[in-house]
Amino acid sequence: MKNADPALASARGATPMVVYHALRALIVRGQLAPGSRIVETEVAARLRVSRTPVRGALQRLAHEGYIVDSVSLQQSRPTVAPLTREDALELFSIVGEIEGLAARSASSLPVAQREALVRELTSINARFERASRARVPKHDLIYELDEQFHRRYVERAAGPRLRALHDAVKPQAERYERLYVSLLSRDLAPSVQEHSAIIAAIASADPDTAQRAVQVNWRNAAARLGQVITNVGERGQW
Amino acid sequence: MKNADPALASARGATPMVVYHALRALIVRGQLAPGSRIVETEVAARLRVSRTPVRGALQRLAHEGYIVDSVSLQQSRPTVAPLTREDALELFSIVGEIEGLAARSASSLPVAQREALVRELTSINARFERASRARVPKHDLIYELDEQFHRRYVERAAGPRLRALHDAVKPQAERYERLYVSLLSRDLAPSVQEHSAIIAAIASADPDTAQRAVQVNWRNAAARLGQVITNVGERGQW
DNA sequence: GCGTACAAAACTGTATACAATTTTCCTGGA
DNA sequence: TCCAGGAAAATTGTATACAGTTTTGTACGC
Repeated sequence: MKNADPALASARGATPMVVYHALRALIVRGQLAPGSRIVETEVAARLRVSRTPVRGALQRLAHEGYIVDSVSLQQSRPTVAPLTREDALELFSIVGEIEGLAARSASSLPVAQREALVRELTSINARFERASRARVPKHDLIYELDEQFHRRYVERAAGPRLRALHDAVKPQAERYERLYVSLLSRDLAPSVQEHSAIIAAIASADPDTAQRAVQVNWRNAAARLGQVITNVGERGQW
Repeated sequence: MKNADPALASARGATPMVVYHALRALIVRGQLAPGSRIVETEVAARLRVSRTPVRGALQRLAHEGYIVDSVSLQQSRPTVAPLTREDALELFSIVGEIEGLAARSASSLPVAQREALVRELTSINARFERASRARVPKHDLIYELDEQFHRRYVERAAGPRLRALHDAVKPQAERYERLYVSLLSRDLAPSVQEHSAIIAAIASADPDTAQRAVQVNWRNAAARLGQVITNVGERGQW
């Protein structure tokens, strides 16, 4: 079999990415429970590809922390990484550092670009607040808006290396962020406030304050999430 | 051929790591010049293994930034990543953020552990100073001591996530750090000073100052390196 | 002499065969 | 009933064949 499903491998070299995204989506949304064993041949069979591209995808997922290799003396047995309180706390503080550095750069942007950015952030935060006030909160929308807010100033101000680092680390927080909005969608007012503080610091071209505001935002989010996460993640269903 | 050279693949599953370390060493030390094309079959032939483990090693190197895929419409042609001034500046500032966070944690360590750490750092920095004062500077030794200094407080204070992030990012700086000590081995006094400042902050349990001291150390190193790096890296010989 | 076109070589992507090891499960005995 | 032993199944690691694409080299025409 040279190419069982051309629709899946249309672009030659895209197959590992397809596998990667498929698996990542399952993990991030909790449909592949933490602790689950992942078997190369199973994935390969389900996606109608050989084990070779699956291996590439698994390696990437492992490098990014979505799956861990449960040691077995010789062979590596990939399993979905668990969700723990400690992991969330540490990951959020790391994201805070990275995005804090980006916010520092954003505060040193030329006036025109900075003001444009401030307008964008203000708009996104307003939509975020509206979404969080909805009687029936749309978790996907809330997640997307929060994500957009942070990504915006990173994209506008960070250099390629920092952006690469952000791209490498931030997606790992998605599992916890989705957990956050689904568990705390009733009390997102503090987030809105903290976003405003970030905007204000960038608007007044105050790098130190901006960096600190971002770090505080993530530290607080981690604290809030930490109070409700215990043992929720391990169950793999939410 | 099942296993051409058992000495290279003794531990079953270790082959990709052997290939990885071999290639990484060549890249980091500049023997594989920036811009060089890397050919799977060549590496496989030279190390007497098949392309499969080579592929794994290349994927990892690509993920870690040592090699980039020079796009060619369809196929990915792996080439050794270039050394540029901008890359060094950004990379060092990122390392500063990560290690700064670790230093912050180190400053909050229990007294006993903190004092033990301070003693270790003081000793390493003393040896670093002696090495830097030598009439004929041993670049490898200087690099090792500087590396040790920073790794020590990260190992002692950082959580698993931060350490994983550090492990992922820091090695990429090795290329530039070696360049640094080889180009600036005559003027390492500022580094010694900055290390002392870091130690003092940790000793007095002052997280903010410790974090800032680490960031300053890396920012200054980047600035010093930036002044001499231009166009040196691209040539691939030093 | 230079450029273009065509052929050949090189190289990567994918699939698959095979080996080695680990896990599972069944059977027999205490 | 429970535990031990062992065989079979499962799973990963490695090698290699094959296909498709890109690059290279050469020869021919201008």
